[in-house]
Amino acid sequence: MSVEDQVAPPGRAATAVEEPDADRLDLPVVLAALADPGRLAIVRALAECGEECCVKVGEQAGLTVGKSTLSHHLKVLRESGVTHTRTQGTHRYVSLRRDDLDSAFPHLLDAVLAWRDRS
Amino acid sequence: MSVEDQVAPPGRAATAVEEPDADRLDLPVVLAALADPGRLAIVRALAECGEECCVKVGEQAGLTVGKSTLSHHLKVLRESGVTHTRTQGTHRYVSLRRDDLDSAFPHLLDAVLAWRDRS
DNA sequence: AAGCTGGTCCGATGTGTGTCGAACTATCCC
DNA sequence: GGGATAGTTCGACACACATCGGACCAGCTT
Repeated sequence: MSVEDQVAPPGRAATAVEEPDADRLDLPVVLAALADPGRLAIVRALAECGEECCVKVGEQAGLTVGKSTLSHHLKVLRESGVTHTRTQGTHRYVSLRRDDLDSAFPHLLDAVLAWRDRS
Repeated sequence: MSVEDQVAPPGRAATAVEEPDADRLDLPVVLAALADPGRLAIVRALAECGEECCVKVGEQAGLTVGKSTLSHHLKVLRESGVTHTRTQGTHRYVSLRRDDLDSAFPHLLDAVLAWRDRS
């Protein structure tokens, strides 16, 4: 019952991108996802731009990487359970899974977001 | 023949193990240090055994790795600023740098330690 | 329909990391 | 002194990962 639709049946299911269930979040995996400076910047940008944000968050985060690299980072964040991705047409809207993260690891996201890099 | 006049002045300096200053802790580095399950187990064991703990924390943490691997993990934790290491004789006592971590990343350590793995 | 375009996937590549055993260092104890 | 012992360091190895360009696929747009 955990996995409703396995591999996108021909029916609807359009927006199904694999994301772990809220009760299956793994701390080491999440920490590893957040340990990359680029991904951390993305998460921070997502937190700042409110509810939902288009993939251009890469630009907003000041990322200077190629398309495929950005896609890879978003995939890591998505599969670790940090972000949710909604597909609409050719666009993808990314958002932080704040509630799920807060319930699985209380205050973790706050602690991470509170950090300011003094370079 | 290896180290003629390298470092090691004839004086004291004994217990100097490299650890970053409290105001130089880097979040991605700390997160990466905590992202390894083995190191996370060590940190948890350190938190449970109070103030200071000998290196046998590896056993207490249930680590089944070799000496060199354990040494490596402790080095990563030390150099990331998560732990403090005090040398006494042939023994090394490891402790969490709770204060420094809490002041640099408030609630981060608490959030990490609060997590319980349901396997 | 035909093309454009946002985004993913695929290979390749260089770099980092976890693991080990063995060699080495330093300290303690008899 | 001469071991014995705690711990680090040194290759070495396999594997994972960040990065890239280009191929590919699916919706828009005209």
